[in-house]
Amino acid sequence: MEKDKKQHILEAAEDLFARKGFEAATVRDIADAANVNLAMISYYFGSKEKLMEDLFHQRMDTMKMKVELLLKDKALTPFEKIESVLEGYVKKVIEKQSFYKILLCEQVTKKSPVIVRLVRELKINYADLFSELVKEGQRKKLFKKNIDIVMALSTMTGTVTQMVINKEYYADFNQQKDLSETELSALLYKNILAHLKSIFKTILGYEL
Amino acid sequence: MEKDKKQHILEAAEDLFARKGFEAATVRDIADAANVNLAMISYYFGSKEKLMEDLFHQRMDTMKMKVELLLKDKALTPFEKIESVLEGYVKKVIEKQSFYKILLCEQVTKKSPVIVRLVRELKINYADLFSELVKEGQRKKLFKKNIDIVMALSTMTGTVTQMVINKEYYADFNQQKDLSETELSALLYKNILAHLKSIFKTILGYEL
DNA sequence: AAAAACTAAACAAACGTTTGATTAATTCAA
DNA sequence: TTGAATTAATCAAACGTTTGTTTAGTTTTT
Repeated sequence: MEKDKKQHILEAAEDLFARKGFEAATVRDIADAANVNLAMISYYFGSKEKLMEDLFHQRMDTMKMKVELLLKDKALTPFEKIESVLEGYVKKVIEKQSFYKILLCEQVTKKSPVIVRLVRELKINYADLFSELVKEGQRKKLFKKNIDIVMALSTMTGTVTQMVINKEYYADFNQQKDLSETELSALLYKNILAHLKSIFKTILGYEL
Repeated sequence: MEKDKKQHILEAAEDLFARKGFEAATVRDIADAANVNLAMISYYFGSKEKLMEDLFHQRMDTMKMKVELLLKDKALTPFEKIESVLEGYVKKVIEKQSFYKILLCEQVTKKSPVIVRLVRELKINYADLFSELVKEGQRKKLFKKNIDIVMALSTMTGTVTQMVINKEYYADFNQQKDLSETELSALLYKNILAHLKSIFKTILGYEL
Protein backbone atom coordinates (compact mmCIF):
# COMPACT_ATOMS: atom_id res chain seq x y z
CA MET A 1 0.00 0.00 0.00
CA GLU A 2 2.64 2.53 1.08
CA LYS A 3 4.35 3.46 -2.15
CA ASP A 4 6.29 6.64 -1.54
CA LYS A 5 5.41 8.54 1.60
CA LYS A 6 7.31 11.65 0.58
CA GLN A 7 5.38 11.86 -2.68
CA HIS A 8 2.18 11.22 -0.76
CA ILE A 9 2.84 14.23 1.49
CA LEU A 10 3.75 16.36 -1.53
CA GLU A 11 0.45 15.64 -3.22
CA ALA A 12 -1.58 16.29 -0.09
CA ALA A 13 0.26 19.59 0.31
CA GLU A 14 -0.38 20.51 -3.33
CA ASP A 15 -4.09 20.02 -2.86
CA LEU A 16 -4.15 22.08 0.35
CA PHE A 17 -1.99 24.89 -1.01
CA ALA A 18 -4.34 25.18 -3.96
CA ARG A 19 -7.48 25.21 -1.82
CA LYS A 20 -6.30 27.39 1.08
CA GLY A 21 -3.13 29.13 -0.05
CA PHE A 22 0.41 28.54 1.20
CA GLU A 23 0.18 30.48 4.46
CA ALA A 24 -3.30 29.29 5.40
CA ALA A 25 -2.47 25.63 4.83
CA THR A 26 -0.69 24.67 8.04
CA VAL A 27 1.79 21.83 8.40
CA ARG A 28 -0.75 20.22 10.71
CA ASP A 29 -3.36 20.39 7.93
CA ILE A 30 -0.93 18.77 5.55
CA ALA A 31 0.08 16.07 8.02
CA ASP A 32 -3.57 15.25 8.70
CA ALA A 33 -4.46 15.15 5.01
CA ALA A 34 -1.52 12.87 4.27
CA ASN A 35 -2.16 10.76 7.38
CA VAL A 36 1.39 11.16 8.67
CA ASN A 37 2.89 12.52 11.83
CA LEU A 38 3.45 16.26 12.04
CA ALA A 39 7.21 15.88 12.39
CA MET A 40 7.47 13.92 9.13
CA ILE A 41 7.23 17.13 7.12
CA SER A 42 10.34 18.62 8.64
CA TYR A 43 11.96 15.19 8.51
CA TYR A 44 11.44 14.72 4.77
CA PHE A 45 11.54 18.28 3.47
CA GLY A 46 13.38 20.34 6.09
CA SER A 47 10.68 22.98 6.21
CA LYS A 48 7.28 23.97 4.90
CA GLU A 49 8.89 26.39 2.47
CA LYS A 50 11.27 23.76 1.11
CA LEU A 51 8.29 21.46 0.65
CA MET A 52 6.79 24.13 -1.60
CA GLU A 53 10.06 24.49 -3.49
CA ASP A 54 10.27 20.72 -3.92
CA LEU A 55 6.76 20.77 -5.36
CA PHE A 56 7.69 23.49 -7.83
CA HIS A 57 10.89 21.75 -8.92
CA GLN A 58 8.97 18.57 -9.57
CA ARG A 59 6.06 20.16 -11.42
CA MET A 60 8.08 22.66 -13.41
CA ASP A 61 10.04 19.97 -15.16
CA THR A 62 6.89 18.52 -16.68
CA MET A 63 5.69 21.99 -17.64
CA LYS A 64 8.54 23.06 -19.87
CA MET A 65 7.60 23.52 -23.52
CA LYS A 66 8.98 20.76 -25.70
CA VAL A 67 9.14 22.74 -28.90
CA GLU A 68 12.54 21.52 -30.08
CA LEU A 69 10.94 18.50 -31.71
CA LEU A 70 8.11 20.61 -33.09
CA LEU A 71 10.51 23.10 -34.65
CA LYS A 72 12.27 20.40 -36.65
CA ASP A 73 9.06 18.62 -37.66
CA LYS A 74 8.68 18.98 -41.43
CA ALA A 75 5.29 17.28 -41.57
CA LEU A 76 3.45 20.07 -39.72
CA THR A 77 2.61 23.54 -40.98
CA PRO A 78 3.58 26.51 -38.76
CA PHE A 79 0.00 26.97 -37.62
CA GLU A 80 -0.37 23.27 -36.85
CA LYS A 81 2.65 23.65 -34.60
CA ILE A 82 0.99 26.56 -32.80
CA GLU A 83 -2.12 24.42 -32.43
CA SER A 84 0.02 21.70 -30.93
CA VAL A 85 1.39 24.14 -28.35
CA LEU A 86 -2.13 25.25 -27.45
CA GLU A 87 -3.28 21.64 -27.10
CA GLY A 88 -0.36 20.79 -24.84
CA TYR A 89 -0.85 23.82 -22.63
CA VAL A 90 -4.62 23.51 -22.17
CA LYS A 91 -4.27 19.81 -21.45
CA LYS A 92 -1.62 20.37 -18.78
CA VAL A 93 -3.52 23.11 -16.96
CA ILE A 94 -6.74 21.11 -16.85
CA GLU A 95 -4.87 18.01 -15.70
CA LYS A 96 -2.93 19.81 -12.99
CA GLN A 97 -5.43 22.46 -11.92
CA SER A 98 -4.26 22.50 -8.32
CA PHE A 99 -0.69 23.29 -9.21
CA TYR A 100 -1.66 26.02 -11.65
CA LYS A 101 -3.72 27.70 -8.96
CA ILE A 102 -0.70 27.68 -6.63
CA LEU A 103 1.45 29.00 -9.45
CA LEU A 104 -0.99 31.82 -10.06
CA CYS A 105 -1.00 33.00 -6.44
CA GLU A 106 2.76 32.66 -6.21
CA GLN A 107 3.17 34.93 -9.23
CA VAL A 108 1.17 37.58 -7.39
CA THR A 109 2.96 37.48 -4.04
CA LYS A 110 6.45 36.50 -5.26
CA LYS A 111 7.43 35.56 -1.74
CA SER A 112 9.98 32.83 -2.41
CA PRO A 113 13.03 33.89 -4.44
CA VAL A 114 13.63 30.27 -5.43
CA ILE A 115 10.16 29.99 -6.95
CA VAL A 116 10.33 33.43 -8.55
CA ARG A 117 13.46 32.30 -10.37
CA LEU A 118 11.87 29.04 -11.52
CA VAL A 119 8.81 30.87 -12.82
CA ARG A 120 10.90 33.45 -14.66
CA GLU A 121 12.91 30.72 -16.36
CA LEU A 122 9.71 28.97 -17.40
CA LYS A 123 8.27 32.17 -18.84
CA ILE A 124 11.44 32.91 -20.79
CA ASN A 125 11.43 29.35 -22.06
CA TYR A 126 7.86 29.74 -23.25
CA ALA A 127 8.43 33.15 -24.84
CA ASP A 128 11.62 32.13 -26.65
CA LEU A 129 10.33 28.88 -28.06
CA PHE A 130 6.96 30.32 -29.00
CA SER A 131 8.82 33.19 -30.65
CA GLU A 132 10.76 30.69 -32.80
CA LEU A 133 7.54 29.08 -33.97
CA VAL A 134 6.10 32.48 -34.85
CA LYS A 135 9.25 33.48 -36.75
CA GLU A 136 9.02 30.31 -38.81
CA GLY A 137 5.48 31.21 -39.84
CA GLN A 138 6.57 34.76 -40.62
CA ARG A 139 9.44 33.56 -42.83
CA LYS A 140 6.97 31.49 -44.82
CA LYS A 141 4.72 34.59 -45.15
CA LEU A 142 1.90 32.79 -43.34
CA PHE A 143 1.81 34.98 -40.23
CA LYS A 144 1.76 38.77 -40.09
CA LYS A 145 4.66 40.91 -38.88
CA ASN A 146 4.99 42.57 -35.46
CA ILE A 147 3.35 39.87 -33.37
CA ASP A 148 3.39 40.63 -29.66
CA ILE A 149 4.66 37.39 -28.11
CA VAL A 150 4.04 38.20 -24.45
CA MET A 151 0.57 39.49 -25.24
CA ALA A 152 -0.31 36.36 -27.21
CA LEU A 153 0.93 34.08 -24.44
CA SER A 154 -0.92 36.15 -21.83
CA THR A 155 -4.15 35.52 -23.70
CA MET A 156 -3.39 31.79 -23.82
CA THR A 157 -2.47 31.41 -20.14
CA GLY A 158 -5.02 33.98 -18.95
CA THR A 159 -7.96 32.45 -20.77
CA VAL A 160 -7.25 28.94 -19.50
CA THR A 161 -6.58 30.13 -15.97
CA GLN A 162 -9.79 32.14 -15.83
CA MET A 163 -11.81 29.27 -17.25
CA VAL A 164 -10.46 26.91 -14.60
CA ILE A 165 -11.34 29.47 -11.93
CA ASN A 166 -14.78 30.03 -13.49
CA LYS A 167 -15.57 26.42 -14.28
CA GLU A 168 -18.42 26.19 -11.78
CA TYR A 169 -20.06 29.24 -13.35
CA TYR A 170 -19.41 27.82 -16.80
CA ALA A 171 -21.57 24.75 -16.28
CA ASP A 172 -24.26 26.89 -14.66
CA PHE A 173 -24.34 29.58 -17.31
CA ASN A 174 -24.55 27.02 -20.10
CA GLN A 175 -27.41 25.14 -18.42
CA GLN A 176 -25.38 21.97 -18.02
CA LYS A 177 -25.62 21.49 -14.29
CA ASP A 178 -25.34 17.74 -13.79
CA LEU A 179 -21.91 17.08 -15.24
CA SER A 180 -19.30 14.93 -13.57
CA GLU A 181 -15.88 16.40 -12.92
CA THR A 182 -14.46 14.33 -15.78
CA GLU A 183 -17.19 15.39 -18.19
CA LEU A 184 -16.70 19.05 -17.24
CA SER A 185 -12.95 18.77 -17.81
CA ALA A 186 -13.53 17.21 -21.23
CA LEU A 187 -15.98 19.96 -22.14
CA LEU A 188 -13.58 22.64 -20.94
CA TYR A 189 -10.71 21.18 -22.94
CA LYS A 190 -12.73 20.98 -26.13
CA ASN A 191 -14.25 24.45 -25.89
CA ILE A 192 -11.19 26.34 -24.64
CA LEU A 193 -9.09 24.80 -27.37
CA ALA A 194 -11.50 25.70 -30.18
CA HIS A 195 -11.76 29.21 -28.76
CA LEU A 196 -7.99 29.70 -28.54
CA LYS A 197 -7.31 28.26 -31.99
CA SER A 198 -9.78 30.71 -33.46
CA ILE A 199 -8.25 33.62 -31.53
CA PHE A 200 -4.71 32.69 -32.51
CA LYS A 201 -5.61 32.84 -36.17
CA THR A 202 -6.42 36.49 -35.57
CA ILE A 203 -3.34 37.14 -33.43
CA LEU A 204 -1.05 35.56 -36.02
CA GLY A 205 -2.89 36.96 -39.00
CA TYR A 206 -3.33 33.46 -40.36
CA GLU A 207 -5.99 32.64 -43.01
CA LEU A 208 -7.33 36.18 -43.03
CA MET B 1 -2.75 66.17 6.72
CA GLU B 2 -4.86 63.47 8.40
CA LYS B 3 -7.84 63.13 6.08
CA ASP B 4 -9.52 59.86 6.89
CA LYS B 5 -7.53 57.46 9.02
CA LYS B 6 -9.81 54.52 8.34
CA GLN B 7 -9.37 54.93 4.60
CA HIS B 8 -5.65 55.34 5.11
CA ILE B 9 -5.47 51.97 6.88
CA LEU B 10 -7.61 50.37 4.17
CA GLU B 11 -5.24 51.49 1.44
CA ALA B 12 -2.15 50.35 3.32
CA ALA B 13 -3.81 46.98 3.83
CA GLU B 14 -4.75 46.75 0.16
CA ASP B 15 -1.14 47.27 -0.84
CA LEU B 16 0.14 44.69 1.63
CA PHE B 17 -2.51 42.09 0.79
CA ALA B 18 -1.55 42.43 -2.87
CA ARG B 19 2.17 42.11 -2.22
CA LYS B 20 2.18 39.41 0.46
CA GLY B 21 -1.22 37.78 0.42
CA PHE B 22 -3.93 38.03 3.07
CA GLU B 23 -2.49 35.53 5.56
CA ALA B 24 1.13 36.65 5.21
CA ALA B 25 0.28 40.32 5.70
CA THR B 26 0.00 40.65 9.48
CA VAL B 27 -2.00 43.30 11.32
CA ARG B 28 1.33 44.57 12.64
CA ASP B 29 2.58 44.97 9.06
CA ILE B 30 -0.54 46.91 8.18
CA ALA B 31 -0.36 49.09 11.28
CA ASP B 32 3.28 49.91 10.56
CA ALA B 33 2.60 50.69 6.90
CA ALA B 34 -0.30 52.97 7.83
CA ASN B 35 1.63 54.50 10.75
CA VAL B 36 -1.10 53.75 13.24
CA ASN B 37 -1.26 51.81 16.47
CA LEU B 38 -1.83 48.08 16.20
CA ALA B 39 -5.11 48.24 18.09
CA MET B 40 -6.59 50.74 15.64
CA ILE B 41 -7.31 47.96 13.17
CA SER B 42 -9.60 46.13 15.55
CA TYR B 43 -10.96 49.49 16.69
CA TYR B 44 -12.00 50.60 13.21
CA PHE B 45 -12.76 47.33 11.47
CA GLY B 46 -13.43 44.77 14.20
CA SER B 47 -11.06 42.20 12.76
CA LYS B 48 -8.54 41.59 10.02
CA GLU B 49 -11.09 39.59 8.07
CA LYS B 50 -13.70 42.34 8.29
CA LEU B 51 -11.06 44.80 7.07
CA MET B 52 -10.72 42.62 3.97
CA GLU B 53 -14.49 42.47 3.55
CA ASP B 54 -14.70 46.26 3.91
CA LEU B 55 -12.09 46.60 1.19
CA PHE B 56 -14.06 44.33 -1.10
CA HIS B 57 -17.35 46.10 -0.46
CA GLN B 58 -15.74 49.42 -1.24
CA ARG B 59 -13.90 48.31 -4.38
CA MET B 60 -16.66 46.13 -5.78
CA ASP B 61 -19.07 49.04 -6.03
CA THR B 62 -16.74 50.87 -8.38
CA MET B 63 -16.18 47.69 -10.38
CA LYS B 64 -19.73 46.92 -11.38
CA MET B 65 -20.40 47.21 -15.09
CA LYS B 66 -22.43 50.28 -15.93
CA VAL B 67 -23.98 48.90 -19.08
CA GLU B 68 -27.50 50.18 -18.48
CA LEU B 69 -26.60 53.52 -20.04
CA LEU B 70 -24.68 51.83 -22.83
CA LEU B 71 -27.59 49.56 -23.71
CA LYS B 72 -29.93 52.51 -24.26
CA ASP B 73 -27.37 54.59 -26.13
CA LYS B 74 -28.57 54.97 -29.71
CA ALA B 75 -25.47 56.81 -30.91
CA LEU B 76 -23.15 53.82 -30.55
CA THR B 77 -23.04 50.67 -32.67
CA PRO B 78 -23.12 47.31 -30.86
CA PHE B 79 -19.40 46.79 -31.42
CA GLU B 80 -18.60 50.30 -30.17
CA LYS B 81 -20.45 49.36 -27.00
CA ILE B 82 -18.33 46.25 -26.64
CA GLU B 83 -15.24 48.39 -27.18
CA SER B 84 -16.46 50.70 -24.46
CA VAL B 85 -16.76 47.76 -22.05
CA LEU B 86 -13.22 46.64 -22.91
CA GLU B 87 -11.88 50.16 -22.39
CA GLY B 88 -13.57 50.47 -19.01
CA TYR B 89 -12.34 47.09 -17.82
CA VAL B 90 -8.72 47.45 -18.91
CA LYS B 91 -8.57 50.95 -17.43
CA LYS B 92 -9.91 49.79 -14.07
CA VAL B 93 -7.55 46.83 -13.73
CA ILE B 94 -4.49 48.90 -14.59
CA GLU B 95 -5.58 51.65 -12.21
CA LYS B 96 -6.32 49.29 -9.33
CA GLN B 97 -3.73 46.58 -9.90
CA SER B 98 -3.31 45.83 -6.22
CA PHE B 99 -6.96 45.07 -5.70
CA TYR B 100 -7.19 42.89 -8.80
CA LYS B 101 -4.27 40.84 -7.54
CA ILE B 102 -6.08 40.31 -4.24
CA LEU B 103 -9.26 39.46 -6.11
CA LEU B 104 -7.39 36.88 -8.19
CA CYS B 105 -5.94 35.06 -5.17
CA GLU B 106 -9.26 35.21 -3.36
CA GLN B 107 -10.96 33.52 -6.31
CA VAL B 108 -8.50 30.66 -5.99
CA THR B 109 -8.75 30.07 -2.24
CA LYS B 110 -12.39 31.13 -1.73
CA LYS B 111 -11.80 31.36 2.01
CA SER B 112 -14.30 34.05 2.97
CA PRO B 113 -17.94 33.25 2.22
CA VAL B 114 -18.75 36.96 2.23
CA ILE B 115 -16.20 37.67 -0.48
CA VAL B 116 -17.13 34.58 -2.48
CA ARG B 117 -20.69 35.88 -2.62
CA LEU B 118 -19.59 39.36 -3.70
CA VAL B 119 -17.39 37.93 -6.43
CA ARG B 120 -20.15 35.66 -7.70
CA GLU B 121 -22.59 38.58 -7.88
CA LEU B 122 -20.03 40.61 -9.79
CA LYS B 123 -19.44 37.79 -12.25
CA ILE B 124 -23.13 37.29 -12.84
CA ASN B 125 -23.53 41.04 -13.30
CA TYR B 126 -20.78 41.05 -15.91
CA ALA B 127 -22.07 37.97 -17.72
CA ASP B 128 -25.70 39.16 -17.82
CA LEU B 129 -24.96 42.68 -19.01
CA PHE B 130 -22.34 41.58 -21.51
CA SER B 131 -24.82 39.01 -22.75
CA GLU B 132 -27.37 41.77 -23.40
CA LEU B 133 -24.84 43.72 -25.46
CA VAL B 134 -24.05 40.61 -27.47
CA LYS B 135 -27.74 39.85 -28.05
CA GLU B 136 -28.25 43.37 -29.39
CA GLY B 137 -25.48 42.82 -31.94
CA GLN B 138 -26.94 39.45 -32.85
CA ARG B 139 -30.41 40.90 -33.39
CA LYS B 140 -28.90 43.41 -35.80
CA LYS B 141 -27.12 40.55 -37.61
CA LEU B 142 -23.73 42.09 -36.82
CA PHE B 143 -22.46 39.35 -34.49
CA LYS B 144 -22.51 35.62 -35.13
CA LYS B 145 -24.74 33.17 -33.26
CA ASN B 146 -23.71 30.88 -30.38
CA ILE B 147 -21.24 33.20 -28.69
CA ASP B 148 -19.78 31.75 -25.50
CA ILE B 149 -20.18 34.58 -23.00
CA VAL B 150 -18.14 33.11 -20.13
CA MET B 151 -15.35 32.13 -22.51
CA ALA B 152 -15.23 35.60 -24.03
CA LEU B 153 -15.12 37.29 -20.63
CA SER B 154 -12.46 34.83 -19.45
CA THR B 155 -10.27 35.94 -22.33
CA MET B 156 -10.84 39.57 -21.43
CA THR B 157 -10.16 39.22 -17.70
CA GLY B 158 -7.46 36.59 -18.16
CA THR B 159 -5.45 38.56 -20.71
CA VAL B 160 -5.44 41.74 -18.63
CA THR B 161 -4.64 39.87 -15.43
CA GLN B 162 -1.74 38.00 -16.99
CA MET B 163 -0.36 41.16 -18.56
CA VAL B 164 -0.41 42.93 -15.19
CA ILE B 165 1.38 39.95 -13.65
CA ASN B 166 3.84 39.83 -16.55
CA LYS B 167 4.38 43.56 -16.92
CA GLU B 168 8.03 43.44 -15.82
CA TYR B 169 8.75 40.81 -18.47
CA TYR B 170 6.80 42.81 -21.02
CA ALA B 171 9.11 45.81 -20.85
CA ASP B 172 12.13 43.52 -20.92
CA PHE B 173 11.00 41.38 -23.82
CA ASN B 174 10.16 44.42 -25.93
CA GLN B 175 13.55 46.06 -25.24
CA GLN B 176 12.00 49.02 -23.45
CA LYS B 177 13.75 48.79 -20.12
CA ASP B 178 13.85 52.37 -18.86
CA LEU B 179 10.15 53.16 -18.62
CA SER B 180 8.56 54.86 -15.64
CA GLU B 181 5.63 53.15 -13.94
CA THR B 182 3.26 55.67 -15.51
CA GLU B 183 4.72 55.18 -18.99
CA LEU B 184 4.50 51.40 -18.64
CA SER B 185 0.87 51.63 -17.56
CA ALA B 186 0.05 53.82 -20.54
CA LEU B 187 1.81 51.38 -22.89
CA LEU B 188 -0.01 48.44 -21.33
CA TYR B 189 -3.39 50.13 -21.65
CA LYS B 190 -2.83 51.02 -25.30
CA ASN B 191 -1.51 47.63 -26.35
CA ILE B 192 -3.86 45.43 -24.35
CA LEU B 193 -6.85 47.35 -25.63
CA ALA B 194 -5.83 47.10 -29.28
CA HIS B 195 -5.15 43.38 -28.77
CA LEU B 196 -8.51 42.72 -27.13
CA LYS B 197 -10.49 44.76 -29.65
CA SER B 198 -8.95 42.72 -32.44
CA ILE B 199 -9.67 39.45 -30.63
CA PHE B 200 -13.25 40.39 -29.88
CA LYS B 201 -13.94 40.97 -33.56
CA THR B 202 -13.11 37.31 -34.03
CA ILE B 203 -15.06 36.16 -30.97
CA LEU B 204 -18.15 38.09 -32.04
CA GLY B 205 -17.75 37.35 -35.74
CA TYR B 206 -17.77 41.07 -36.47
CA GLU B 207 -16.39 42.48 -39.74
CA LEU B 208 -15.28 39.11 -40.99
C1' DA C 1 -17.89 66.01 31.64
C1' DA C 2 -19.05 62.78 28.26
C1' DA C 3 -17.53 60.56 24.09
C1' DA C 4 -14.30 59.37 20.86
C1' DA C 5 -9.65 58.41 19.59
C1' DC C 6 -5.59 56.46 20.75
C1' DT C 7 -1.92 53.73 23.17
C1' DA C 8 1.31 50.20 25.46
C1' DA C 9 0.94 46.00 27.33
C1' DA C 10 -0.85 41.64 27.78
C1' DC C 11 -3.73 37.71 26.13
C1' DA C 12 -4.64 32.98 24.59
C1' DA C 13 -4.28 30.40 20.51
C1' DA C 14 -1.88 28.76 16.66
C1' DC C 15 2.18 28.58 14.17
C1' DG C 16 6.56 25.98 12.22
C1' DT C 17 10.07 23.48 14.13
C1' DT C 18 12.84 20.59 17.39
C1' DT C 19 13.52 17.24 20.79
C1' DG C 20 14.26 12.79 22.82
C1' DA C 21 12.49 8.39 22.94
C1' DT C 22 10.74 4.35 20.45
C1' DT C 23 10.13 1.20 16.69
C1' DA C 24 11.38 -0.72 12.16
C1' DA C 25 14.63 -1.71 8.74
C1' DT C 26 19.19 -2.60 7.12
C1' DT C 27 23.93 -4.00 7.52
C1' DC C 28 27.39 -7.30 8.12
C1' DA C 29 30.78 -10.06 10.81
C1' DA C 30 30.56 -14.60 12.85
C1' DT D 1 21.36 -17.92 9.20
C1' DT D 2 21.89 -15.71 13.14
C1' DG D 3 22.10 -11.65 16.07
C1' DA D 4 24.22 -7.63 17.76
C1' DA D 5 25.21 -2.88 15.72
C1' DT D 6 23.81 0.89 12.87
C1' DT D 7 20.81 3.56 10.43
C1' DA D 8 16.28 5.16 9.09
C1' DA D 9 11.58 6.08 10.20
C1' DT D 10 8.09 7.35 13.34
C1' DC D 11 5.97 9.42 17.28
C1' DA D 12 4.05 12.37 21.25
C1' DA D 13 5.31 16.18 23.49
C1' DA D 14 7.24 20.47 24.03
C1' DC D 15 9.78 24.52 22.10
C1' DG D 16 9.99 29.53 21.37
C1' DT D 17 7.60 32.82 18.19
C1' DT D 18 4.20 35.04 16.10
C1' DT D 19 -0.48 35.53 15.37
C1' DG D 20 -5.08 38.36 15.85
C1' DT D 21 -7.42 40.35 19.47
C1' DT D 22 -8.50 42.53 24.00
C1' DT D 23 -7.77 45.16 27.96
C1' DA D 24 -7.30 48.99 30.85
C1' DG D 25 -5.72 53.32 30.94
C1' DT D 26 -4.55 57.92 28.73
C1' DT D 27 -5.15 61.73 25.67
C1' DT D 28 -7.90 64.40 22.59
C1' DT D 29 -12.14 66.10 20.85
C1' DT D 30 -16.82 67.60 21.24
